[in-house]
Amino acid sequence: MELILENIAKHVQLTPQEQLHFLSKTTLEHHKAKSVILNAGQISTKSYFVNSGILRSFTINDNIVEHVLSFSCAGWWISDMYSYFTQKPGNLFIEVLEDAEVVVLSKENQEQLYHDIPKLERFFRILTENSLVANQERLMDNLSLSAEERFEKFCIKYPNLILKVPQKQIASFIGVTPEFFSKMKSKLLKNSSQSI
Amino acid sequence: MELILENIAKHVQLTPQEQLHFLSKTTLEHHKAKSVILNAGQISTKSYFVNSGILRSFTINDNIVEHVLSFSCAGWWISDMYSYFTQKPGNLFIEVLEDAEVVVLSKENQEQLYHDIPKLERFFRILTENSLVANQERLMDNLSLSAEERFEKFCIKYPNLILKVPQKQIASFIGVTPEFFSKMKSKLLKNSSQSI
DNA sequence: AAAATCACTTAATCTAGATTAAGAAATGGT
DNA sequence: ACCATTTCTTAATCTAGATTAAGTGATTTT
Repeated sequence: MELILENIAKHVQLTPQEQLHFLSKTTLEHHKAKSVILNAGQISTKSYFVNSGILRSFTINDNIVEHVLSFSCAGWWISDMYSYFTQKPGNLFIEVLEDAEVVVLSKENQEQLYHDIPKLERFFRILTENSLVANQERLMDNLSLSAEERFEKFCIKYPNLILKVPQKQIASFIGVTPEFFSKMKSKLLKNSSQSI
Repeated sequence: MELILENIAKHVQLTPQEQLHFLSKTTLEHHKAKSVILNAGQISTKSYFVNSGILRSFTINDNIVEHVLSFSCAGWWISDMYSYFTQKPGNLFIEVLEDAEVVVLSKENQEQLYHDIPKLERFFRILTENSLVANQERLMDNLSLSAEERFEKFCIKYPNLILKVPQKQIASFIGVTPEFFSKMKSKLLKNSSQSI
């Protein structure tokens, strides 16, 4: 069964017809690693649900420093929410890190679906609520935890990403420089080998 | 007209009957400054819309350090979203900073309203989307801006709070110690008087 | 109105993490 | 297989902001 339908079924019950209608409003896309599927400055007209692969969203400050906002792998959504919701140019890039298959939902079709299947309002409301709560926790973590503690939390929350995503991007996600991250990592490895 | 109805009207159109039904599911509460209307460890069963006054939500780390998550004044909602959505004990306190009148919506009644007036799913979805976008921006600001830049943004975004809210709480909100905030402020004042 | 508590300031010292720089290791393209 | 680019590491130096501590003024409590 389609991963995205399983996902919806966790929060609202669609009839088989509704499921088909939902799918008819989406398209499948395949993207190679390193392709950038959204650029800063563009209006984001699409929202992506990841079937397989890994993507990330990030900004670039003063044309130099990247800041990773999110990673998404199978079962997660990714988009520039600001731009997608407001239909104004955003400042996020979305890049494929590992060859990916994504379900694409256009803004237009999403609005159409809200009209055709009002239950989907509920589904996307709950989805957004969950994102908001996760985001608030991350914000508070950034205000109250040390880099080491944030890294520990990252390892617990995204165990599968640790080996798949370039280390400098994990550094950026938790809010430290790649150099400091490397230093911190080797310190952690030293400590854990001591304790054996 | 009720502030909360104006607020809803910005996103969805309710009939006069629906408006009355909505209001019938809410209650009004008045709270004095300094009262704590939600404690960490409790399950949050209510969501508050502020008619007047100021409130804040915050956590306390290791029983010592406070971290302000949000301020809310007239026209804003406030709650421990994690606890309210999941109905598990949260770790936020909600405190009244300035005598407040709030519209109270219980979790129960909110679910009832989703059933009675499905349009409200849409309203709360949009509300949550807007919070999420604002929260993501704040997160990225914390990762990429200096304390001074974050303070400038705060002044632009919440000009009315600067004089009303204790300075140490603004410090906490932007993520610095009260001591550093004080130092930064006097530096900014010195610089701006030089430039006259 | 005194006493106690709280909010803010100032200044000295300290440190987590940034910056700079250079080399080593991995990855990728032809 | 080779060269180029990117990623990671290490180490020295630097700094934004934390910590500690002491003092001042404002507010609240009794």
